[in-house]
Parts: sequence; C-alpha cells; structure tokens
Amino acid sequence: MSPQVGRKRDGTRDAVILDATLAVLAEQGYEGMTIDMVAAQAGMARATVYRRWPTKADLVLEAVSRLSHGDVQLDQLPDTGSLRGDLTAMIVPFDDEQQQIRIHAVAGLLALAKTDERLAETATAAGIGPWIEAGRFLMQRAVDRGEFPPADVATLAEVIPMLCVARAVQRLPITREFSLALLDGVILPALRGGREPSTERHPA
Amino acid sequence: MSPQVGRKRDGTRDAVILDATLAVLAEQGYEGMTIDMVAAQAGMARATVYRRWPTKADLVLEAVSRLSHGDVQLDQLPDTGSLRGDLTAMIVPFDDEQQQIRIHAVAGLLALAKTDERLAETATAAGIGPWIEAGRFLMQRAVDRGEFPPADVATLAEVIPMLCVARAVQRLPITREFSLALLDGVILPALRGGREPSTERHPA
Amino acid sequence: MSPQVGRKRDGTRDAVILDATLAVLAEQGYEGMTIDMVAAQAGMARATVYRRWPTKADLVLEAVSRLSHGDVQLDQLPDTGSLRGDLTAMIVPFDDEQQQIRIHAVAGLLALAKTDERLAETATAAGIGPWIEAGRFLMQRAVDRGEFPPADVATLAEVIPMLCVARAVQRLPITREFSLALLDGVILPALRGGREPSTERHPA
Amino acid sequence: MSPQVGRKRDGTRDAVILDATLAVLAEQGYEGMTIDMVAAQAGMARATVYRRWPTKADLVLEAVSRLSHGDVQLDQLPDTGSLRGDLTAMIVPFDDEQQQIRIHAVAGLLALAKTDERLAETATAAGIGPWIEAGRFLMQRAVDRGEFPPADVATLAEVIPMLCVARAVQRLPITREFSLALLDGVILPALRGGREPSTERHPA
DNA sequence: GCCTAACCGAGACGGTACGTCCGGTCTTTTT
DNA sequence: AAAAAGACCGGACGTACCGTCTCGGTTAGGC
Repeated sequence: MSPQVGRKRDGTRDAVILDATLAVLAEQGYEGMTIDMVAAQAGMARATVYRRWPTKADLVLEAVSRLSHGDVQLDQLPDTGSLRGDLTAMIVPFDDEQQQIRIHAVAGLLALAKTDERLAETATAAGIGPWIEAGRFLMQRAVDRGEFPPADVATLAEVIPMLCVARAVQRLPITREFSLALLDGVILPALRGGREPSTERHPA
Repeated sequence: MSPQVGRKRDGTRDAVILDATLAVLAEQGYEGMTIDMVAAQAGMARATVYRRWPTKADLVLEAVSRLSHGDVQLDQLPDTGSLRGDLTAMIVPFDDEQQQIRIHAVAGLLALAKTDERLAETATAAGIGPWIEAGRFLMQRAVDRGEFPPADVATLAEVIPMLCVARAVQRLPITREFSLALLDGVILPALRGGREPSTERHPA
Repeated sequence: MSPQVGRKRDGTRDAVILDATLAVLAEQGYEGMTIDMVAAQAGMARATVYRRWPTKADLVLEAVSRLSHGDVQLDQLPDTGSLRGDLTAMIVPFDDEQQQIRIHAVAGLLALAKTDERLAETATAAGIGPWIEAGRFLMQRAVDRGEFPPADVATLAEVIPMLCVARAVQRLPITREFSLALLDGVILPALRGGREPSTERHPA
Repeated sequence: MSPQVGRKRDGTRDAVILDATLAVLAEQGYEGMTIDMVAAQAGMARATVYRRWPTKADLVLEAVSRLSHGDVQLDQLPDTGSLRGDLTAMIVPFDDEQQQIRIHAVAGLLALAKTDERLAETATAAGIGPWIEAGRFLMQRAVDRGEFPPADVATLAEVIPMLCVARAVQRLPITREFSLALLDGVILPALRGGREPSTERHPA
C-alpha cells in the first residue's frame, strides 16, 4: 500500500521521548512540564515530539500507558503459597527508582483528568491498572483456594495502588514499609473479616 | 493597630470568589480554569481577584482549603452506637451537590500538587483531611469501646476519602452506594479481621 | 441660595495641584505622568485631584492653560524703541526655571493632541499662544512705525516659540543664546528682507 | 557567520507592521494606539509584533525612523537654478498622502519624547531630520553660489519642517500653500536680509 | 550512484492566559 | 461637605506556552 519511500522515522526515539516525558512529569507535574523541557531532556527538537504525538496530553497519556508494559504480567506473578507472600513479592520491586518515577508520573498526570475527557478513565487505569489487576488476581486466587472467605476483591485491590498514588501526590516517598502497613493493616484484616456485617462484639 | 482608613475591602466578596473558584475548578479542572472565568462567575473584575490572591495557584489553594471549614466538626459527629451507623450517617450527606463540588474540586486541584511545593501536603489535607480525621475518630471510638479489636485506624481512615477522590479524578460519580461498598467491603471487614496475621485457613 | 453647608473646598489646592502637574509633566511627559505622581507631588490624595478635574487630559489642559495667565500681557509689553530690544526684553525672562517648566510642559503635552480632539487647537495655543501673540504685536508695531517693510508677521511670530518647543521635545535646554540666534538669524533678517521675492543677486 | 537555522523570519512582515503602525499612529496618536490595533491592521498576531520590537515605544520609534529612508536623498535633490525653485520642488511632493501620514506620525510620536530617553533626539530627527538636512544643503548651495549673503542656514533649515509638525500637532492640514507661505514669508526674506543686525530704518 | 521523499533541528507564527499597571469611579472614615 | 485612603471596574501591556508551519540540511530507500 504505502511504498514507504523517503527517510524512515527513527523508531528508537519514541522510547527516549517517553522516558524523558516520564522524568519531567514526575519532577514537575503536568502543569510545570513543557514540551520544550521534554525535548531538551530527550536531546531533540520539539517538532520531533509533535510529529509523534499531536498534543501534550497525548504524549503524557502514552508515556503513562507504557508503564503497563514489561513489568507486571499476569502469567508471571509470584506464587509463594500465601497471599501475604505473593503481595509482598510484588511490592518489593516497587522500591526501585524506576517504579518511583512510575508512581510519581501517574500523580503528576492527574492534572489532566478533568481537562481531557479521554484521560478520565484511561489515565490512572494505564498507570496503575495492571498493578490493580495483578493484586485482584492474587487475592481472588487466595479466596478460591480457601485461604480467605469470599470478599469484595475488586475494591480491595484498588486500595494499595490508590493510596500509594495519594502519597505521591503529597510528595511523600513510597516506601516498602508503607505498602506493607497497608497490606497488614487493611488488606489482610479485611480479607480475614469476611463479607458479613459484624453486629456482635468481638470477645474481649 | 492600623486605624483602617480608606474604603474597606468588601469581605463578602472573598467567599463569592472562592465559591466561583470551586465551581469552575470542579467543572473544568485546574488546566481549563481561567481567572477570567472565575471573575465572570463571581461577577466582578479580574483585578479584584488578583488583589486578594496573587496567583491562580494561591486562589485555588485557598478555595480548597476553605472546604475544611464548617461542615465536619469533631464535636458534632454522629453517635449511633455502632461504627457502621456512625460512618453511614457521615457518608449520607456527601450525596448533596455541595459535597460533589468539594470532592471534584480536590480532584481538579491535584494538577498543582507537583507544580507548587506548598500544595504538596496542604491540597489533599485541606480538602479531605477533616473527613479523614472524623473517620479516624469514629473508628478509634469503636475500637475503644470494644466493638472491634485493635487495628491500624490511621491507615484505615484514609481509605474511603482517598478512593472517593480517585473516582472523582476518573470523572465517575461519587454515590452513596460506592461509599457503602467501601464501608462494608473494606473498612468493617478489616476491623473485624484484627491485627494479627492470619496464617491458618478459615473453616470451610 | 446654596446654604453651602459642610467643609469648604480648599481653593488654594487647585494651584498646588496644577503646579505639581506641570512639574511632573515637564519631567515625565504625558505618557509617563500618573495621577498618583501628581497627587503625591502635591501632597494629597488622588480623589482630591479628580474632584476638580474629571480626566487626566482636563487636568493637563488646564495646567498648561494657566501658563498663559499672569506673565505675558499685551498692555505691559516692553517698548524699547527697536524691535530687537523689545523681543530681547521679552526673551530674557524665559531663562528662569518657571519658564523652562512651561515650555517643557507644552512639549510633554503634545502627546494629547492626537488623542483628545479638544486639545487639538488649544494645547499649544494655551501654552505658547500668548507668547506668539505678544511677538506678533511687537513685530506689527515695528512694521507700522516703519522700522521694517511690510511682512508676514503672523507667520514670523510663530517661529521662535515653535522652535523652542521643538527643542524642548528633544530634551535640549532652551537657552537665551538659542532664542537670540533665532532672533538675529531668522526674524530680523526676514523682516529686513521684505515681502517681495528676491530675483536679483545680492551685491558681492 | 550564523548559519541561520530554523524558519526564517518573514522579512516582508516588518514593513507591513511598520506601515500599520504609522497608519494607526497617525490616526489615533500614541495614546490611542494599541498593539492589537497594529497587529489587526497588519493582519497578524500580537506575538509577531512583539518578536520584532520588545515594546510599543520601540515599535513606534522604528516606524518613524524608517520614514527617513527612500524619499529624501541628498544626491537626488532638485537643481532648478534658484533656491526658491529648489525648495518648491522639494515641497510639492509633500502633498501626497504618504507624506501626510509621515508628518502626522511624527506628531503622534511626540508623546514619547519625554517618556523614552532614546526618542529624545531620534524621534524628530528621524522623521524630519533628512528633510531639514536637505533644506540646509539647498540653502547653503544658494549662499555659496552668491544667490544670497551669508546666513544662519542651519537654523533656517529647521523652520519649515518644525512649523509643519506644529501644524500637524494641531490637527491642521499641511498644505502646499502653507509651506509656500513659510518659504516666501520667512525663509527667503531672512536670506535676503543677511546676517548683520538691522539698526537703521528702512527707506520709506 | 543519483533522486526523491521524509526525517530532523531550529525557530517563526497564531492564539490565548497570565499577572501587572493605570485611568476613572465609588465607598468609608476623619476633619 | 471636603479630604484621605484605598477598593473596585475595565482594559492595555508584555511574557510564556501550546500547537502549527516553514526553512535548510540530512538520511534512507528505489531506480
């Protein structure tokens, strides 16, 4: 169809630009981020960025979307035998700097949700959706194998990622300790607590 | 001290401007909001806005900060006898439009958290801080009177507000059903579950 | 008729304001002049200025108009016997600072001529009109008594004032030397030259 | 030297903007002129104007400065044999509309002379300087060839241009008749009159 | 090995919001 | 009622950024 004559677009630049976008986004937030900053960080011209993504929003959207590739795959999830082990194994690598950028980028992106209709559901979904989905899968597996009684797994799976993003918005560091506190203070107790409303008092 | 000469600043206008700010912010997000829009909505000149707040960020910051006044008071919290009753009573009024604006304004403000250092801790804290604090108080009281075993109340109290904001960011409505699902699916089960790690399987 | 209750308007302030206007106008020009500057220079509030003159243009107009009062009167013109003596006598007092302000104020006022229709003919007329008129009177008298042949006195009378203003516009000082050069290099030669076109060469 | 990378600035736009500036300036004066008006008149964006001239004053300054290009050249002055013929030939083309704009623009610019130090000598010099210089050249030539006795040519050359500007300030039209009246009523008589002070009466 | 089309860097351009400043009006307190 | 102080409305100024366009120069392919 397209004879594809002429110089080919340098495909390797896409990734460089997206990385630069994430870096600037994490540091400056959406407001403070400038296409010029991204281009400078990536070491190329503004036009090269615009040739690939028509607007700042598109650029940021794809940059955050790419976060879902390559790190969390449902078929490579840990299987330690207990949910706590599984989730801990998943949480630990989030200590590295790459993941810090990831979460802070999502936080920086929230600016757009109100402005750009398309980002409404996509933004956070792309950034932390796979994380949520992985957690949901692990929890459901634990329930299915009888480790816990039936529970509102879908809602529980959102808790850790969302509260991590909330911390990022407040410029607080996302430490493993914090994630583990959520795990032991909210997720596991909730799963142990089961679905039925508690009306009787617990035994003193 | 100062004998206060000259025409007095019309103090009632501050509130009008802040209300207009919240309305525009909730509808357009920080990006889409314009000082002109706010001034037009408030029915006054741009300069009148700038006389009070030097920058758009300052204006939005105070608008959201004011959210913490007048609606949630620790000494007027419900006391129904059970935590579920208390939290339900607190959740229900959040159905009204004023509270919708409040939450959506916080969501619209997140854009700034990365750009403006001052907003880092203040933004969310001012918007939903009192809400979190009230929940924490009610939960602690329930634990203290033996309704639940000891728990990480501080963390649990953040869950409902944060996830509501997260929904607002995604342009989803904050319904009472959603809040109650969080209550019954996360908070109460977690409190019932207690602090100790569960290692044994639950009885089938 | 008017019972004239309340505090009386302090009539002395008008002159203070007008003097301040001239001073600022001469220094800053019309563009650079601010009502605030005038009020500060006069040591009173802006409103006090506006109560007397509705607009900046009116204020400046009257300030410059007042220049025509009190210093040049047709019935008190010098009469030395020769035109050169008369004009020299009239020129000399223009060395003082008051007259410098006068001329520089006229120059500073020119800004308005294009903007404000009313100032079109009034502006320069008020500032230098009496000066022109006095010169015209003296020249006509000299012609009438036979000191010079008939000449286009009306036009000649404009030359010195206009070129002085032109110098003021260029921020050059208006010295007596300059005025005398005009007198001896333009006015008197022109009057000597008479009205008839010169076609024959002058005798070497 | 500089390899001139990037899109080239459209050089033709400078002239369009300057023409628009002169047109608006002549019509509205400096006060009434707006960068938006100029941009609209020139058919381009405000930023395009500001990219070339940082301030309104700079723009107007250059617009008026450009007036000195292309119309009065010392090596193309008329040579009719008599000074009156030369000056008349030079005056006549000033009837056209382009020259009207020129003079009125200079008049409109005078507003700035006091505000902007740079305009002090440049403004009028650029607008009417070449005109003055041309007149001075023609007069000096006439004196040199013995058409007139020695005279203060430098001062005389300023008379016609300055009084024309003065008329423009007063919103009066600059007609050929007016210029000729100056020529026959001031310039030529003054040249005929010569340099020596007249003390004796002219013969009846 | 050249031609051609597309790429790239650099920056002009249109448009729009920001935050400042000033002219002119209005309000409050003091004299 | 005038005066001092200053809030208020309206609008222009000059800056910065977004997204588009244009320009030289370079780099693939296809012939």
